[in-house]
Amino acid sequence: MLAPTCQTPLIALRALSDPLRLEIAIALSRGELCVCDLGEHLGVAQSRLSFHLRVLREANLIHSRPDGRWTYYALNPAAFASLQGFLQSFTAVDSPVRERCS
Amino acid sequence: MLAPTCQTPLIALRALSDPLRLEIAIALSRGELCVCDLGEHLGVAQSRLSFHLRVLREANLIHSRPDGRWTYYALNPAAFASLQGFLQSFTAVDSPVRERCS
DNA sequence: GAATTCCATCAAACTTAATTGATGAAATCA
DNA sequence: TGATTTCATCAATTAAGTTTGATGGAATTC
Repeated sequence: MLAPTCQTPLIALRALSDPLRLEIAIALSRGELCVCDLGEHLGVAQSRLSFHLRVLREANLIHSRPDGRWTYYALNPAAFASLQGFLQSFTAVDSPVRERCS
Repeated sequence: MLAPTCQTPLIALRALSDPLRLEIAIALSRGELCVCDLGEHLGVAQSRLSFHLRVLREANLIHSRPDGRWTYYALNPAAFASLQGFLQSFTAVDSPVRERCS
């Protein structure tokens, strides 16, 4: 079984492993957007978008900010930095993954 | 549709988004291993292991080196570094993802 | 050369994820 | 108040990914 320490990066990797979700993240990397803007920009059905936003939200990669009628979404930079650090441990000889996931 | 520039990181993310494949990568981060060692270490059926090694191999995250009776697998550090750089562009304000995936 | 080990591949069964269309809550506007 | 917009959620369908057991090739050992 995968070590508990690696569950968080795994969830993040899963969330980003879908093409639409990656596109959503790329769109949000330019700045905060409301669902309606994302839907228009990506040209997908609203329910489909809502589903994928939820997956990204549950992976803590994005967060939502309801504002009246609209809901704005933005990246969680810390989560991306954390995942980046996780991947770094695969290449850095002085900090192998076994120290993170043992 | 996702930009061609982002296809490679997407494939890598997909490959790492499975718990067993992530465990394989973690095991290989300690150094080269043959399939038999991986199988014993992870306690999984050989055909299952072979399938997931193939996915990682096709994502270029690992490479195989047949040596007589055994086949040795090792990480491709460059691929991990590349994915890490991709993720970095989500947090770095001076190099947004749009410059990579536009 | 016969038996064994290592490993990839294949098809079938199984499991999980994604899409669709419908429904409803909450906020806004006329 | 009634109509509209925004968005989340649900159930049903469809699609995709995973596991299993079997088969076979290639190298090794007896």
